[in-house]
Amino acid sequence: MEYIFCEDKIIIKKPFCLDLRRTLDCGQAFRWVKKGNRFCGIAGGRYAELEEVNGDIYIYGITKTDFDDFFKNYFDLERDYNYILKKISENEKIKSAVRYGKGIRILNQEPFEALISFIISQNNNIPRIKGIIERLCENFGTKTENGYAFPSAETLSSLSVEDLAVIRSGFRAKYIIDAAKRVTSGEINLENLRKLSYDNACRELMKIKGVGPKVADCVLLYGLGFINAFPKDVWIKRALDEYFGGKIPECAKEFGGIAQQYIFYYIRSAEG
DNA sequence: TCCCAGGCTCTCT
DNA sequence: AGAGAGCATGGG
Repeated sequence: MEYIFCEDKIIIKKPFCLDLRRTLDCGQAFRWVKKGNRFCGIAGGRYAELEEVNGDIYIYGITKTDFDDFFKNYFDLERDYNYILKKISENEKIKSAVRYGKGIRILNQEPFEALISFIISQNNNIPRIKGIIERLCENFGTKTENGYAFPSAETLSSLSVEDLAVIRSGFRAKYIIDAAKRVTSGEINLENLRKLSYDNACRELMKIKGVGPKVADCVLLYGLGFINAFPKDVWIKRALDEYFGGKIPECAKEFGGIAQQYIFYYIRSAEG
């Protein structure tokens, strides 16, 4: 990837495989909002605006340090998608999904935000998930000049179910608080999970109330860098049965999370 | 109105 | 170990 650092923006020149809409609005992150031609949002406590211009990506509102320290990794720009997409395309069905959804990248989000976001996602629909998360940030996140940061575990751990009534998350409120408490107490150290095996990290996460296999996989994939994690929601389960004989194709296992994202996008929009 | 949502927990076999 | 009800809330 080639980067140009201007005074008012950072340019990613002709990036391979980075479609803003498909990446930011495909159900892996919930806080990016389209305003005009730009996607605006706060990630890692930093406000940014992104826009595609003639095949380049412009990023406004952040410093070079923000980019080097956070966004370069957030957008997974160091990963060789050329190799990975080729590899998972050894399966014909996945090849179709890749052709259809080209440009999706896995976002490396903050672990705690991923954890809470996907706890909220259970038995829920995407528009409502976004609403709940926005209310969570507005009520309990730190206000910056361009919006609210995602609340800290410390802040959420001090709340009661009644305090959380304002976000209207329903039965998930007790799960949010349980997660925040375990993280704050140190019982679960999210950063340390990166060093564990997939199985052990998964087991640790599922100690949290309201975290089962699917939510754990989402946290591992979107928050902790386990690119092999393959979240199985109702859509993916249907697709696995229908197209893949009930199991993940061998060629897609190493990069299961990326394959999953392309399959998810494909079956939800095209019904391939 | 009714059905269902990027599931999980709890209970009962 | 596997099946099924119930869960809070609201979008379509």
